[in-house]
Amino acid sequence: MAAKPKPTAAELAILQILWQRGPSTVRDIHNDWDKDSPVGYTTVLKLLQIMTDKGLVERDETARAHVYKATSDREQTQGHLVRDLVDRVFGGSAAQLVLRALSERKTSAREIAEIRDMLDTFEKGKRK
Amino acid sequence: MAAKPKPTAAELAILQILWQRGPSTVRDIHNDWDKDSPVGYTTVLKLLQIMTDKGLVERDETARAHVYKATSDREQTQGHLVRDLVDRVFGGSAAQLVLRALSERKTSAREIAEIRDMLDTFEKGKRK
DNA sequence: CGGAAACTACGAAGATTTTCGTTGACATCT
DNA sequence: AGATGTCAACGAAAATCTTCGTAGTTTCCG
Repeated sequence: MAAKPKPTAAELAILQILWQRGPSTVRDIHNDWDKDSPVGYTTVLKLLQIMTDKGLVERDETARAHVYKATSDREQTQGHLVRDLVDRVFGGSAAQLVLRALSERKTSAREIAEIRDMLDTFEKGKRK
Repeated sequence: MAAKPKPTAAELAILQILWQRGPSTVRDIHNDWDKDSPVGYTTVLKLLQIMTDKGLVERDETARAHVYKATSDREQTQGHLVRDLVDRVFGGSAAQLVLRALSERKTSAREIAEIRDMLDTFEKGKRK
């Protein structure tokens, strides 16, 4: 189990909460869970146990209520998922993905300006 | 079954082939299948039958070898998938997704120029 | 005609993901 | 102490996805 597997949909929902809240207990996560699709407490617990096996989260067992934290930061994971989508759906062309992203929603003028700034940054040397 | 469900990984692989080849028989698709992860003929057939039930493809049964075609074009499906990713992983911010996409790979100067052109197009009235 | 080849349909096994009940340990409150 | 509440572990059911064998039809060729 060297490489971290791609998180499933439910696992990703948990990672989102962990990134936002920081290290959390099962109860924390369960409380934060989207009210529109509730799940049982033990479901969250089980997911976290599985994610621990997969290496997606780490568990601190010091306290009675174990504390979980994500092992990859949000940016890395976002990067993996974007790369995966670009490869599987856009034939490897990041430009095509950007085109699609912009067509999909009314992108605000402000967002367009943001993206322009990014492009500038990227054109001069590397960034991040 | 009003709305079209999100295609699974295997289903997407089939859609890619259909978009590239146009309407195709099971054998066509099976022949085009990626040699690195071969699957049996009947596996492809079964997937197409399921996709027909889901409404992802339509079947023309006129000839003995049925001819399948995608019911959504590539652009629509790409749009759905991007939107899904933006919502689930980027908190709804297309700009964040673009940032990630550009950080992930060395984006060529030509690609950056392409994206700039897109932005111009988007800034003046709608496009597509 | 008669056998081989090409096709679809069906069902089912295997793998993975998602869900949660039950159990037993531990803590807290009265 | 005894009752009540919180917690992790476990196992298993349910749902979905992936895979393919087998059976039955139709078509083609010698």
